[in-house]
Amino acid sequence: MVRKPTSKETTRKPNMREAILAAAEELFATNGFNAVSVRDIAQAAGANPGSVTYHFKTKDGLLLEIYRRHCGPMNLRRSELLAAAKRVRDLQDRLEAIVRAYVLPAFTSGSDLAGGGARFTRLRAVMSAEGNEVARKIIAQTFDDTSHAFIDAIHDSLPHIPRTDIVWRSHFLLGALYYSLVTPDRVSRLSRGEADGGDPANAIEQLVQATVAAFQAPALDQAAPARRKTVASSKT
Amino acid sequence: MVRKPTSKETTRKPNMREAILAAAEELFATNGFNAVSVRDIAQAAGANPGSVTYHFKTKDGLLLEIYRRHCGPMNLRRSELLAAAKRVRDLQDRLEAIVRAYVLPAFTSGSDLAGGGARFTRLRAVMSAEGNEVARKIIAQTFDDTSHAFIDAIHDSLPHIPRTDIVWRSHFLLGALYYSLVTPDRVSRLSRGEADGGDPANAIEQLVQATVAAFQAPALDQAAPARRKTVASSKT
DNA sequence: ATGTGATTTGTACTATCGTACAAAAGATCA
DNA sequence: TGATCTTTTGTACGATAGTACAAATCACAT
Repeated sequence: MVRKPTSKETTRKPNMREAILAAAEELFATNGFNAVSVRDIAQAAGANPGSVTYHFKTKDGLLLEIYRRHCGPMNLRRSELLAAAKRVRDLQDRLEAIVRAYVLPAFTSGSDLAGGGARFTRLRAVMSAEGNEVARKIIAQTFDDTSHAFIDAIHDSLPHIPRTDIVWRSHFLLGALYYSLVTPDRVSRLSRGEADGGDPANAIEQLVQATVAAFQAPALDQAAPARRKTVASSKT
Repeated sequence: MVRKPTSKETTRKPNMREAILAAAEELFATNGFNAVSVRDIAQAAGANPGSVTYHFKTKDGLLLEIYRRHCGPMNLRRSELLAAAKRVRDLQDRLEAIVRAYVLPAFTSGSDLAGGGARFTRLRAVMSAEGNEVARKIIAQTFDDTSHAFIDAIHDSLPHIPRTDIVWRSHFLLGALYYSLVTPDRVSRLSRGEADGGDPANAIEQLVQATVAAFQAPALDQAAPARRKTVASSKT
């Protein structure tokens, strides 16, 4: 009898489900949700359109599963890094460590599932921009806890800044983070090739430094109240 | 015979073309390009689907016209404000004025066509995230000049910061700006109602203050070279 | 009022969408 | 091997997409 080595090297894709997930992730992240058809995804994954329906029932179900797959590990990693960051004594160093703990898991390479990955972050950016319903629900109930934890930690290291200001600035951080992953080529273009917007290490360092400084800016209430409208007309 | 008052209060829309443009702008900005059908736009504008084809030929043509309509006036306004900002003597004040000159036209109310408007900026954010082809072409050839002008002006007021760093930070500024317009509700939610993310004046002040501080951060080359990886593991 | 050009309507065509479902193929184990 | 369950394929259906186009309607100069 010819011994079949259980399940190895058949014509069958070893894990079609994963291939579909990966293909969908990439396509959604670069083109948006509605611009990508189930057939596009199937073709990119080397699968049959019907296979997508079989594994994920609907297109929304596919997106949902992508989120489920990443949210847990990513938040876990962030929590670990945050916990370590909070143990840093020096306040300046601690703030930087906290920001880095927030940024790093969002940037780590796409092939690394456990770390979250830039691809998933870019996906989140696109879904957020498109106002995707499925994404909005998951985000609100999955990331808000983490966001609060980070805001609290930052607030602890910057006690003299009102919480409101910290919320705004962390909001800006997320926007900058998203945008860096969405259009990294713009950095390369504007710097006339002197900087590589696609280099994660570079982006992280730039983002962390800029953000730390932004957090350390004086509070708005007491900041330059007489300097308002130095130049701009009062339109609004 | 029933007298029809020549051309007053007829059933005909006074300017259907404008109505279609406005409706498309709003729908694209909130749902993305592909999620909105020509029929959706027509219905929102109180028009017939065929009317859209008549005025703009294709759906892409409609998007193109929206950009054409806004880019000119918005860049003009920015140039004016930038010119005024560059005349400010004090370097700190000048930097703030420059940033404000960049941010203000992007935020001014949507009904104000000449000023650009938040609606159009939100549209740009969404198109950028979706990687829309039409938008990308226009953006690159319309906004890059303005961006360079602002980067140069900022560099003049911060001579000790490398141009590369300034490019990165202005990139972050645009990302933060976009994100503030895309999901203002997130700010309200995270601040537990203490801040209104939808209030433009508030957003502008927060964004300007944070950004000015970010620009003023020490240059990356000389910034804390020994502090790297205080906490984070070296995954990448 | 009437003819003319501009605009709006109504409708239809083709392509593609998400999804369903039966049949085929592969895997698993008695 | 043959039965059974899981996965993949092929195909089809109804809905909706973008767009084209002829007919109807309007504004307006004559």
